[in-house]
Amino acid sequence: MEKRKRSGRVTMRDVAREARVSQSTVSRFLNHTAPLSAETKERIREVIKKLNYRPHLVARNFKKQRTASLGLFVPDITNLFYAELSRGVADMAQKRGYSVILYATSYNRDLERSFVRLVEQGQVDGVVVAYSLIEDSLWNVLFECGIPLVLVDIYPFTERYPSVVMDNEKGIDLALDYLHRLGHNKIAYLGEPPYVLTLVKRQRAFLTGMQRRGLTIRDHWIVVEEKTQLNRVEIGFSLGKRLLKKSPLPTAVVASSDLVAIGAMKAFLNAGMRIPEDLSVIGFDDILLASYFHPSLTTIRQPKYHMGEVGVEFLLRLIEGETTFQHALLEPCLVERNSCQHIL
Amino acid sequence: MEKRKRSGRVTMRDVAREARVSQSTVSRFLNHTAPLSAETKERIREVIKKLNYRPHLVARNFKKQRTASLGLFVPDITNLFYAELSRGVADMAQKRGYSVILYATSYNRDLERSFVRLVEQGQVDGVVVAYSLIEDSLWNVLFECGIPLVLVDIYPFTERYPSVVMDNEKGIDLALDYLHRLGHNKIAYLGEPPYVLTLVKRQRAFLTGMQRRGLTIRDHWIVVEEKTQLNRVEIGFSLGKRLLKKSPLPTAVVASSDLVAIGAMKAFLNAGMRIPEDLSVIGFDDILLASYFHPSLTTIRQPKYHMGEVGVEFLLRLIEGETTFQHALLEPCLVERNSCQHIL
DNA sequence: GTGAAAGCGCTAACAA
DNA sequence: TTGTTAGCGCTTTCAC
Repeated sequence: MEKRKRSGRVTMRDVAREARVSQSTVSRFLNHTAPLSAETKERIREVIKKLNYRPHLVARNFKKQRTASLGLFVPDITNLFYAELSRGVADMAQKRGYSVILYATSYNRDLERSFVRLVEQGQVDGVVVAYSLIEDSLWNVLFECGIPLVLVDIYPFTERYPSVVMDNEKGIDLALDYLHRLGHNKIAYLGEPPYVLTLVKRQRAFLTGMQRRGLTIRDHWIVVEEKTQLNRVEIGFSLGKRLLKKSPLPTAVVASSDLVAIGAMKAFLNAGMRIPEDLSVIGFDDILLASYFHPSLTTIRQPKYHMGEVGVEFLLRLIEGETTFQHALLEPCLVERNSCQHIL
Repeated sequence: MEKRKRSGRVTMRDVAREARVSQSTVSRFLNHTAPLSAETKERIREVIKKLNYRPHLVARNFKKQRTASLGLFVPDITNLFYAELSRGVADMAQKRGYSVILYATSYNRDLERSFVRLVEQGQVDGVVVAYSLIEDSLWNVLFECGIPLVLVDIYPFTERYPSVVMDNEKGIDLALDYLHRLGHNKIAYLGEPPYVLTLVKRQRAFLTGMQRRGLTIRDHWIVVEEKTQLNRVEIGFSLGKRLLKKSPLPTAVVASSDLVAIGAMKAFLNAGMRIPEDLSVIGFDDILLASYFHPSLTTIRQPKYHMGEVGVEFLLRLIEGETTFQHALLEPCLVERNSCQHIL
């Protein structure tokens, strides 16, 4: 029986002793970091097997002064937008040899703060931030501690960081194009609280897009929620009901997101309207849910998964020491399903 | 200017030197691990601020031989069941001072393997496994490396680990009770591939529940998908279509999960049936989606979030050295919405 | 109340 | 091709 030291863990030293080589030789064997004689290799291989040795990742990373993990700031993974984005992040990170630590903040200042603290203390090599932190001052904390960081689904509000966003204006434009082509010219906009720039841009793009096409905008067709609540579907439901209160009704509705669209559709269906016969509805995001709904939702697709992937790629470049960086503006695309129809 | 060593990082040594105390004193100050004189404390406090010192988490954890993080094995966070469960895990872990590393495997053997490898190498202090690993042999690997582990949504197939599951039989029974009370006695079961015990139990519970109530079971009312695909909604859709092919039709349908229920409802609605007027549908899980759908889905709620929380609690006990452990069997509950109705 | 010193498990520079 | 040695940044005895 080989004798181990205090802890139950088998270390490289144990292997070295048993194989009658130095610790560094074992290290070289494991990392292929120097040529070794065939016999040495064989002996080490055997001892490793015999002792059931496993390298200690934390020690290795500590020594190398890295963690091989990335932090992912998302507000809520039960929001499918973030879930899909997270999957892109997780997959790409894995592919490149990094782990992902989930910083799920629930839109909560205190949680944000405590996660940022972990980042400051070097828990990860870099972070992907996928929503605008509630606590503004934390951006400075992150900047000051010099952690590599990339913004995903956040427009670059500073030149400090690379960013990945989809072209939200173009997305709305695709929606308007499509509805216009179907003969609609009475079009409403239902918007969740525009507390981030992406949402502001969508709303603005709607207004300018309507004007550019010479379409009339009625005040009561622009229904935007003001109080920030959590549940987007409920917001959509309430906006939908509000829209129905005043005539004339529009013939088509652009929603600021799929969740809002789905809430609104519930309101319309509850009121006995048929979709798309009586009212066309178009969403934004193309979360998985969109195709599940009945009628399935026509929408503007955001490449969420890809946004996550690109975010990680940008981040790794930063981590690897590149100093220049890019801003990616990804393309939206229209996904035709069954919630829109030619005007009769 | 204080002089730093090679790396840009400010360490405890730097603080110690600047404050004219020993490194251990700084450590004591930070960890409140011994009484210090007021002046010393004050001096250290100042230097820390001046040098903008932050303790190095990885070094600390390395020294303490722990990582303060947990691994979470889930197949797919874009499946809302797992997303909600993950939130429970993440929140409870955070509350108890642990980080969560996401091992999202996409039901992929190779990914499972590489995540298990990280676990073996000591990346985390314990793991929550929330679905049956595809690669059976990995269970042994995990067992042999002695990592604290808890099973969530997996029935204890071995006495090695604590577990957290909901009472699936009782869940199905609640569903049958409810439908029976509404006057239904022609009830069908639509099931996704029963590749895990939870699903097998639901199916069995359906059959015995029907028998116990003296209800006739027709073969073509038990429609179960055989090939394992990824998308549960599509499975539901195809099962729904199959069900409609043979008469007599049932008056109510129990689905093995909400996603299957939603797919089936799409099939029914597409075929021109009305829900719940022509056919009642009840789901299982109560994912967020269930209330979004129109008509909103009556279903059996699984306490997913709570399952995650309890899983972490059990895990932490194991990590803290407790040797006895429990198996939790949580209660389902019926959530009445609009997809079921009294038989006419 | 405080300091000196050992060492967590590993990598890498320097020798040989 | 291989061994020796010095740490990575911290906690924790053991002294005084």
